[in-house]
Amino acid sequence: AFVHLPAVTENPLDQPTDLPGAWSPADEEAGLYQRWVDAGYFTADADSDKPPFTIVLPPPNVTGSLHMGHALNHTLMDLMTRRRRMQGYEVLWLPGMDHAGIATQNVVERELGGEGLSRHDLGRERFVERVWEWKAEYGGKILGQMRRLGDGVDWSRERFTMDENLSRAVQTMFKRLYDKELIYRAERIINWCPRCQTALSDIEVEHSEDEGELVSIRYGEGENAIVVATTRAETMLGDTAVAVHPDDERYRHLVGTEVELPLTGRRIPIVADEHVDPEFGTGAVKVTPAHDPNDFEIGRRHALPMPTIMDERATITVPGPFQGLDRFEARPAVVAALREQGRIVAEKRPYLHAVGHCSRCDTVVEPRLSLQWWVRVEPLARAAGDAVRDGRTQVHPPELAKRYFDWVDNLHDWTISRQLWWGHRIPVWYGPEGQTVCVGPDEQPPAGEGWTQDPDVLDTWFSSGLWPFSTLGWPESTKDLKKFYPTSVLSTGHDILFFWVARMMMLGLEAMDDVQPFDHLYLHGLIRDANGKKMSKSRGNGIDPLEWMDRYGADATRFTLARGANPGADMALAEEWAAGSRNFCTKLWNASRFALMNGATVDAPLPPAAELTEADRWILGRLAAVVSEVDELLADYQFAKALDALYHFTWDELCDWYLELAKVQLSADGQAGDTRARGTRLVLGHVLDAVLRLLHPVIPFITERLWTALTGGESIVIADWPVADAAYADPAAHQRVEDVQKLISEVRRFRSDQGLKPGQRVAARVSGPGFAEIAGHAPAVRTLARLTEPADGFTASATVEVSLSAGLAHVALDLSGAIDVVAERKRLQKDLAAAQKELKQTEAKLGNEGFLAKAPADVVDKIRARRDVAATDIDRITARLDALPVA
RNA sequence: GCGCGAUUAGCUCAGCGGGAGAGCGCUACCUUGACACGGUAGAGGUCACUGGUUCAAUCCCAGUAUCGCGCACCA
Repeated sequence: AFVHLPAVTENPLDQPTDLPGAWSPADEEAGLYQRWVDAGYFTADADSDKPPFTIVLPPPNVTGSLHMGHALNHTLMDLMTRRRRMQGYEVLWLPGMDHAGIATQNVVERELGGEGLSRHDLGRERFVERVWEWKAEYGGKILGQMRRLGDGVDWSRERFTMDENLSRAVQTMFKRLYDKELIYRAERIINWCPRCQTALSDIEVEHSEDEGELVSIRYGEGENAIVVATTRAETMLGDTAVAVHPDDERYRHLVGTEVELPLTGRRIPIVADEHVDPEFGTGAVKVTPAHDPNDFEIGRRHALPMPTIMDERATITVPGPFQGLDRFEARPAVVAALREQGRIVAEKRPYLHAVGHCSRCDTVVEPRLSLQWWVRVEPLARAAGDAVRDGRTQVHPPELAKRYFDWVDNLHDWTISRQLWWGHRIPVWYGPEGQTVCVGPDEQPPAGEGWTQDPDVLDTWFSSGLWPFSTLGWPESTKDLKKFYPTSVLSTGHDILFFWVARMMMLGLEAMDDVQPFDHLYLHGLIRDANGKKMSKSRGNGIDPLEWMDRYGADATRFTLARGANPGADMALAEEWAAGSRNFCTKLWNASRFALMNGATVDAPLPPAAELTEADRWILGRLAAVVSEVDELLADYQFAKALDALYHFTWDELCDWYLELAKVQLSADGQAGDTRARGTRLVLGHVLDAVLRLLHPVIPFITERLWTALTGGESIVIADWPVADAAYADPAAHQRVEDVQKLISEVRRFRSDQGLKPGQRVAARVSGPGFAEIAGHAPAVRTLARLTEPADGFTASATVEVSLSAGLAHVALDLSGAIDVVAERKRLQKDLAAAQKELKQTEAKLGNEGFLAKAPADVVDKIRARRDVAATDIDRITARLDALPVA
């Protein structure tokens, strides 16, 4: 049953290759990227007949630099766009930056502070000039870093939210909403950051559980006394009422009366209001309408005065002993003064309660009555919800749609004015007699004495909310807008679902007549450290993607990130992950080098199946299956799983098995061997070609280098995406190759257990009905299991038996001496235990009436087959154990 | 407080109504002619807990515990 195998000699097929011995990303990546850009591969053509595929880059802050979150999102967007380009789409990936109002202003103000200046020293105009200068000099660092990552963006279409055209879009949108009365100006309680000196929208406030001190204060005297509790004692200076629940028996007699407000000499009314929770505290609430959103509502309902007691810096403005004190100085001072008067009834400390902080600078936000511009979101939010509900925009993963609905369906109006200088100025002018005129982009502001423009600028998210269409030329009906809108996918972290995504939906549907800004929304998770902790500067556990790229290359960095990207799920990262990816790149490099040295080629079509070996047909069948699998997974945004499939196909199947089998084939001698070897070289070339193209979207650099070496093609960037071709799939060959693998693995296991050196060749005779079926693979079995042909007078000292699909295979080996009986007994006992467990489980099932009656037939058959194999294995192994000499 | 999600190998995570998986780490042997950033063979898990549904539950349902996330005007 043994086929003759020639002696192993020098491999005559070794050929020189121009591939260096190792891939060195640092030397090659930048040059490859520049070549792609120069060739115009990333430049989209609005006149193309190809179907469009559009992604707009979530514009990074102009102050920003590349961090892991960007690296992840950019990798995924690059993966999607590169793949679509290969599939024949006209791809536009549009890059750009966000002016990032507060963030940028803060940076430049800090710089000015270093020179001992404030923005007020420069004045508005010069300050804004200064910000532009800063932008020219330091802004957009991240764009350079994107080249490093390999982002295939269309640089000819780079945009900035403060570009003239984008500013026109902002002004157009503002005017449009103003005219529809969806933008209005009103005095309300807003979140005020005393440090940034501006209003903030609700989502720019982050709540955290802070320790406070809940003090109870007695207002009034004697019969009329009423006790209220507060954590912000200083606000009592602005109290204009005490509120109780209308049904609260304890206070019913007091409603309508007045109490003395301590420290002020004022008398304030006691009012009844549904808002008060009688169960909480004393059931009586102090009311400060100008400094608390609830109190503001109570104040409105009861027509209370609303005195403001603090200025923009949150210092007390009420005349008296507290005037000029900061709010946090005033708080204990007020408590002390009250205590002196015997007004403090109880203090509870520490008291944990939610306190709002500025998301920019972490300063405690002060609720404050203020005149601001607002967007009436109700109709916009309804449309935004509907677009997702009716599937115009699909959310991946779908679970996150619920969070989107919760927000969009419960929105408060959006404060869009900011008391900043850097940003889009509100296009409204106020006349000398109180007139208000909203000025469109092509209109002249009103002329004449006394007209002034609103000093405020717009929330930075107002302009980024227009990004998917303002970047394409809106409000003009440009060729780009017609070709590339709506965009195909919006990819971003779930942390800016509300800030940005929902705003794009609201403004996009309004501007583009109910056409959604993107067909698919992909939300990736946040990056965490190896222990699942959030990365942060204060923790010092951040990982810099640029360092990874320096050490492991852009490809390895990208591969690591994409391989961890499960939709919506946060991912943990550690440096070992990047090393693993680098190892994969090295593996791919070496496998390709091996293939090229052995004449792998794509210079001819694949020969007919009949001229190929079973191993060839097996790998081609597996390739087709993997292509299908990857296509399906990517269509479902399952990046991690798609890459996992490619990783294992490349490493486990192509490298560990096919290349090893091919080595045997390629070193085969004789006429038949040459024909087969030619086929194998073509298969090798074709499979490698396909693998490189499949991997290109995620590891673009190394695949470009290898693919051009293999094929001589211009660039893999413009190569076709592989199509699953099951023409060579051959289930019988597949089964036989798996049997070969199993046989080899079992012999290796035996050898390992017997302590044989890996390189040591052992004479062996292979036989049995199972082996007869795969006898054609004898050379591979012998080479990979390190067996030699038995000589005359061969005597086996041990036998390995393996259950293969067509029956048992026996490998009788001559170990030239006694075998390690202890090890062999251990091995057999382990196999026996496994078989016994299997038999027990399968018989339990097959003895169950309910199972036989209700389980599907194929399941029953499978269990039966397993039971039979287990039963024969037990007999066989038992016999072998009995035959083993006692140690 | 409300909502959502998680709990599987030492770590980080996939998976799934019928035989427990990956990467890294760990053990042993090996500089075998692409690769030591490698090869081969291994060790390691009552799939959080308690009930329920089912012929069958790691998987579905309910509850409990712990952790995480989102939202939130209870003074």
